[in-house]
Amino acid sequence: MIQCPRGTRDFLPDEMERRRYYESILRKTAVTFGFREISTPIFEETELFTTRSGPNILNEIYAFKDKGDRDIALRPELTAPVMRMFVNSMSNEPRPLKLFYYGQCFRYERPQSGRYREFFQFGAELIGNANAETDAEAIALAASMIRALGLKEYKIRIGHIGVLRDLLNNAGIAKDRMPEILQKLDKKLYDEARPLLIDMNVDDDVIDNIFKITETVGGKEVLDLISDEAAAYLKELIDILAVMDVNDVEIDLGVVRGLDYYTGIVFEAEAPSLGAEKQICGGGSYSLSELFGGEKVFSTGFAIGFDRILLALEKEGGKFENKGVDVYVVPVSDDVRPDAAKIVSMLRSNEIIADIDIMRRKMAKAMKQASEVKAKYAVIVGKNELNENSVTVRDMSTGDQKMVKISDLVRSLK
RNA sequence: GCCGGGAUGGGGUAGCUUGGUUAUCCUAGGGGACUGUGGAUCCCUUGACUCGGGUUCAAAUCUCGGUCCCGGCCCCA
Repeated sequence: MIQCPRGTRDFLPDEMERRRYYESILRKTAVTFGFREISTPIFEETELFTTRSGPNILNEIYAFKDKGDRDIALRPELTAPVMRMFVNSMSNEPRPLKLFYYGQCFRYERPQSGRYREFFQFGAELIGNANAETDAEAIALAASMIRALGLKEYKIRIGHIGVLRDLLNNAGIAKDRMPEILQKLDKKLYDEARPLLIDMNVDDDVIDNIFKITETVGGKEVLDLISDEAAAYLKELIDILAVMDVNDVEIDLGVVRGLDYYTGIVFEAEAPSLGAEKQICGGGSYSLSELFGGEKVFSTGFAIGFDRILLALEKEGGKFENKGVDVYVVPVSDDVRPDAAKIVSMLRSNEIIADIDIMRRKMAKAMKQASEVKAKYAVIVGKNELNENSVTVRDMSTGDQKMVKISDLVRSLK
């Protein structure tokens, strides 16, 4: 038997209906914020991703030569494609651009809970300016989406890449050595970071201060301990978010990103119920367009791990009820099937979701099927009714039945 | 890539330690009984040992390897 490739999934109708429902909530929320949906190719030139993330990602993406000897990669994320699209086709559009996307991404990684090789991201990019309003808009959208989905247990943490960068800069650390330090700090591996810093001639008390800053977590009052531009910026951001009724965020200066193009705030959301892969959203402000040949433009964006957030919702016990059809048409005998077909067709053209027995089942089995497909009503078509230009309408939840003229049927069902 | 645990009809399972008749039970699918009314009952029926090699008279069971799944590590743009 042929199975799904490692790390991929089939989605059956019940699951697909559930996914579409939650997708629609995310889309609706983004549209409410004035964002507009875009779509980019599933595969891109490999260079797009190595330009953004460095040559090492080749080990973790699906990259190959196509028949024209082009280097192609399945997209592992969507920020780079969106910025490519911006540079190619949207650089003269009025700013800000507020774009969102939903689609699958591919990474060649070992699958585990909440991590697949084909997974779905819902994200947004706000292109135009580097200011607190822009960042607030992005974070508020992310928070609103998480809330709108109905997730109860989650945590949003906001940091600023500038705080640590300035500290490291002032400590005399060269720019090209920063990533390795930041990587250790991100994971709070102080025992490994200290020798590196000592090796770079950083004083002990400066090191202690750097470590202390990465431990800074809490409300905006924790920023009082720091007096620099980044801290002031974060205060401004938190104030705007509070006005927008986004209060469930905390400052965490230990949220760090190693890559150069991050320019300011960074934020993450996690669902504690998920275990090892608990991050459900990640984002920040960045400057990428110049890497793809465009002018330098500041952006803020984020991506939500759709599969993970659905997993978290499931763990919280959120039940999703699949919808059934409105009407199931039941022919009583074979000789009335043409009449039944005519009736189901009439219902459908009036936008009533209607199904009909096509298995040539006997009436009792057809009734069973009607409850199987969760029909609200069974429309029973038989000789007795047809003689009076009528059908019997049965309410499947109560069992109440009544005769209805065919000419009144649509109205009686609406 | 590393460590560990798994895989038995569509779904859920028993059997595996100690190899031995026709692989257990529940559920689901198709048909029927109840000759024009669903969720019930009964009958018939469909359908599985993850794949490949090895040991053996004999393998679901022991053994080696592959594949996939699960938990964790690495990574997480």
